[in-house]
Amino acid sequence: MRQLLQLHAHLITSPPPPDAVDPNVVAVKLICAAAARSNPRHAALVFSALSAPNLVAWNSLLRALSLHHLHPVALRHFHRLLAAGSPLPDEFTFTSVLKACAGLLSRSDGEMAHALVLTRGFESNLFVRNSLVDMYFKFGRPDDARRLFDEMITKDVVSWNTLVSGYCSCGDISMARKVFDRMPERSMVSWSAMIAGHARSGDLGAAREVFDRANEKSVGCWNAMISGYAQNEKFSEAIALFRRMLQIPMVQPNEVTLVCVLSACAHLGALDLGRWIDGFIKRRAMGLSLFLGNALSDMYAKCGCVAEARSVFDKMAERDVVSWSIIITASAMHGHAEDAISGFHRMLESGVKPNDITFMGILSACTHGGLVDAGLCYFDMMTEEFEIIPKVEHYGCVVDLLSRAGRLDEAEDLINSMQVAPNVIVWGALLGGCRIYKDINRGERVVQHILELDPGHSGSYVYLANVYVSMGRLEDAAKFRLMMREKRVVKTPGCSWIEVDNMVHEFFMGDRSHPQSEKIYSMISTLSLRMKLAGYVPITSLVSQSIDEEEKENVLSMHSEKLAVAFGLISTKDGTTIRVVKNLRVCNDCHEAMKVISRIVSREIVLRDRSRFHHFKEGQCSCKDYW
DNA sequence: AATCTCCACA
Repeated sequence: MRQLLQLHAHLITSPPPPDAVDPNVVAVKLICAAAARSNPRHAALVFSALSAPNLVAWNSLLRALSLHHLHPVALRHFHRLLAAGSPLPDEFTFTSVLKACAGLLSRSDGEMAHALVLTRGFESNLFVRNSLVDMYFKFGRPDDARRLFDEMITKDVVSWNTLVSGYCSCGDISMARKVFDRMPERSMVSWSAMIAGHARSGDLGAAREVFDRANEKSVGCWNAMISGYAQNEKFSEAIALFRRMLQIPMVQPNEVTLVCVLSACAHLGALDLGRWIDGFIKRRAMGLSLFLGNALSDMYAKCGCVAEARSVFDKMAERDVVSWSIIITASAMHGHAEDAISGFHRMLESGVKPNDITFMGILSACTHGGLVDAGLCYFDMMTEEFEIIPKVEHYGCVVDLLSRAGRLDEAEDLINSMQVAPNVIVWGALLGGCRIYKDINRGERVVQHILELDPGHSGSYVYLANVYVSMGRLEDAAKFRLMMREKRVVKTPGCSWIEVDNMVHEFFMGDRSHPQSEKIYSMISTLSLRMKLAGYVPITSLVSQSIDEEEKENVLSMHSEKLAVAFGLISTKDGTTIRVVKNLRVCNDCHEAMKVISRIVSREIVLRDRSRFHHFKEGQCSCKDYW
């Protein structure tokens, strides 16, 4: 590295002696080295020092840029090359440029480059032709791509792979499969592409069938299958496959593998495995690239370790909008609204431009922190200063912000003024406000909107039934429960996970399928008794009325998060922090119960629910009961 | 030249 820098300095400062080597030769070496070190910006720097770059220098630069997805920069340089008039681009130039056009979906540049390819007579070059086929697939023009493919006189395996992955990216999986089944020869890339294609279309069975048939699987095949599981929310399967991969010495996980698995860990809250991967990265001295650093930092954040998430973020050599969004969202999820806000401003200072997802983070930070006016202010900043068109998600967040604070009129006005059609989630956020502030008239109106959009919305039926019960209108409540049954409204089953000894255990409400079920339930009885002695009273008001009080308590005590915590208590050492992830929002009763449990067993309980973290410690929750 | 990767409301 130091040698390279010295060479570079030498190249810039000293004019070449009369019969010294051509500066282009030195520059090309440096550019290629920079590209190999994944440092395309350095390549561009070296190139800019050249006073008269030759074609090889141009081509190395364009290759370095397009290889590392700096497509806009590559195209800018291509335009500069054309404007200069010389040297004339050759087949290598076009290969890089077509890749950049495909990556950027820059149709006009792509067609211009295609026309130049024809006038310069490079259309029969295999590399150029393959790139053209790929580009037209990326442009969503499979018929043009196919025509170019069919016209090719010689085709190699790359041409066929381009066809397979092209049809996959256009969503025509059956055509891709037809090509895959008939292609004259297959490389590892063919198998990976087909696995990924099936997985992206959601057909994991077909993906797995192709995966199992590939004998000598490359890392790419493993990655395609692991990421397929992760993308389809089969996180446990992704992790299980990763464990199998580790047992095969022929294949070693690479950065892509680790990023996929870290994402699965983040979703499941599998901190042990996440930590193990962190150690693996350190042992291999892999260095934190943007992808890897982001995935690692997000894993720690989603597993409840904000400090570790931050320390990964601090160690990263480069940070992009994703890195900052992760840190901001992490602060939001843990209820540290001030940290989220200060992070956001540091991000602006460092010159990274926020995107729609960053604003989701900052808005949800304000929501969870109850910072209503600040939230509204950031919402304005997003639309006016950064000209980001708010999506329905952003409206959902702001409606939630206003509704929780009891500003229901403003929330409803906002929904009525939306540019996009409100969805169930937006109305649901307002319904939540109606529930908290007991605004029954508005609630009925909101439920009508929701049921129009989703006649099977269980939350609406539960809400109305509870409202009617609380008003003493028991017949109406019964009518609604009947309607629920008739329309076969199903509530999403509550589900919680806990990781113990590197294994993720899953619990549904009332679940008795766990091998240690008996121990778990006896732990729950013991806890219930101790909790009552400690003065805890179950909040039974949200349980359906048709059963008696004692039965209600039983229903509550079988909520999935309680099962997971009970299992954590019997299977971990005294004093260990219990970490549980839940798919839905934690219910009121469980929230109170967790506070008491954390006190009587002297354990910290970290519970991640659908929208945020709750840290229970010594009878208190970090959310300060605002959630 | 072709495959696989990170962040989001309820």
